[in-house]
Amino acid sequence: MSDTQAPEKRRAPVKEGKESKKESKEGDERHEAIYRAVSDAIVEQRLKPGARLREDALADVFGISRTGIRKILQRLALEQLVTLTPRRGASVTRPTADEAKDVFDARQLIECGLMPDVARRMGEKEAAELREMARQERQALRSGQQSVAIRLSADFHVRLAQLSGNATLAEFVERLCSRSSLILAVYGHPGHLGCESHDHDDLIGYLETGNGERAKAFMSRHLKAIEASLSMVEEEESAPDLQQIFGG
Amino acid sequence: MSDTQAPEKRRAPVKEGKESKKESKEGDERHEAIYRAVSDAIVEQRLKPGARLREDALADVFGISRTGIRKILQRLALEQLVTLTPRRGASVTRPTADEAKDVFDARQLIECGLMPDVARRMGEKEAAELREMARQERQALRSGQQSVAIRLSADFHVRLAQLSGNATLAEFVERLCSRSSLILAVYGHPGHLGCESHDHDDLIGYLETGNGERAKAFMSRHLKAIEASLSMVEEEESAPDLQQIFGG
DNA sequence: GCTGGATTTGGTGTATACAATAAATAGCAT
DNA sequence: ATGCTATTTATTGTATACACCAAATCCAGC
Repeated sequence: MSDTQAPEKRRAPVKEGKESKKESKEGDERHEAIYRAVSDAIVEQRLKPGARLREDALADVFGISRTGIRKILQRLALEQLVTLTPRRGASVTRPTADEAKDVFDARQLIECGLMPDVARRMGEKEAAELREMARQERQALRSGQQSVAIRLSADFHVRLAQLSGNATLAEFVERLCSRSSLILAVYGHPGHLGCESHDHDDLIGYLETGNGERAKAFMSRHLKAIEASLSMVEEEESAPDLQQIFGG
Repeated sequence: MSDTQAPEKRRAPVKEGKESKKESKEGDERHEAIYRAVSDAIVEQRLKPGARLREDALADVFGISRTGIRKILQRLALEQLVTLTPRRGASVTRPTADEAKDVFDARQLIECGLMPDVARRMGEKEAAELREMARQERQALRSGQQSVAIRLSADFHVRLAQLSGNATLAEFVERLCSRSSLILAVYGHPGHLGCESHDHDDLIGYLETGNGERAKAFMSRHLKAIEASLSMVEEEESAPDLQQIFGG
């Protein structure tokens, strides 16, 4: 089965992904697609924290060479979704409790601070779009696709931030949300999902009526609720702490 | 001259940089050093906005191959200090007026929001360190090294954010500050520097006495003052706007 | 003399080959 | 039998070669 050595001139037709690519994508878009694929897989916990990401394996799967994979891994590392240890390669980041606190504090500061601006720029079209996103999220939740729901919830928060009109802060929120998804995947209870069913809809309501302060307060409670739902136990796997176990 | 093809076992002794390296740096640190060198050069405006950064040239200067340079350029691109256009290569980012507004709004939100935390964690040692930084900045300013002063000022703000204890937000501030330096370099008046002489010292005073709210308000004014000192004229160089010039 | 197209050239995009290192394993000695 | 050391192996780090695209140049035609 190892037919990987055949050096065809053109880049290999990349054995069908999950969706059929238009083939000769500009290569740049191809990278973007691969980046999204890996990123989504991490966020949806199909790749679990700690999982090693070998360059050869990824290169093989996506049909490009290690060069491109490395580029993507470095980007993911800068976003702190993967950890790059010097000569050990890449692995999915396992967020610590401290990091989790930092991330949620940061969200508290930024997302809440953005609400007044969002309320000001909120129009009918935007509200409709957000409602549709919230609907999809509820649906995913109902059909038991928890991981997908987590990602859709993150998408919702990011879109919200984008509506503030500040691209820089929106980008920050994007990074915070993907890290949050990772945190939820690790510390969240399996049955109990982060964003409660109707929170997002309620939020849209406040924003639609231009009530920025109300939305801000609600967002604050919303985020606090998510954070509170986490069970912050760091199970260490390496070094099973013999000292403590045997009462050193 | 072109003795580069000689495949010596060790990596080439890298023809002395500007400072003599300890030679066999771990390679990782070498990359970091190069990254800093380029980043500083941009922030200090020795590399002006729009300047092209050819991979070959950089590889030649730093004595590593294009592979490493590309990695560094990609990192700088993610931090938005350089712009990477698909087949044209890298160039120093020329911030637009919109971006400048976003960056300063973001700083307003984040840095001000951090002040109470900083005030809470402020000790004698931290205050002394900050005062020393402020001193260096003043000195650079006095000796006419405006670019250096801009960088030192950015360093000050970053250190402040780090003292909040939130590493994630500190990293955001770091990025905002380097972009701000770029903005100052483009839109700032030559003679009139951003951070007024004693602002930073005053700020340390408020923080030292644990007066977080006061520090917050002061920081807000401080940032507003910097932003107000900019002359937001975008001189377009490409397409000299014939329509407008000849009253289309 | 100027415009339009073909050719050349400079520079990036990608793959691959090779070197180096850390982990795993096996062998040896105690 | 166990612990230490040497060899092997698996995987990353780096450089370089080659392909490809875009812009600049040059030539021809009008």
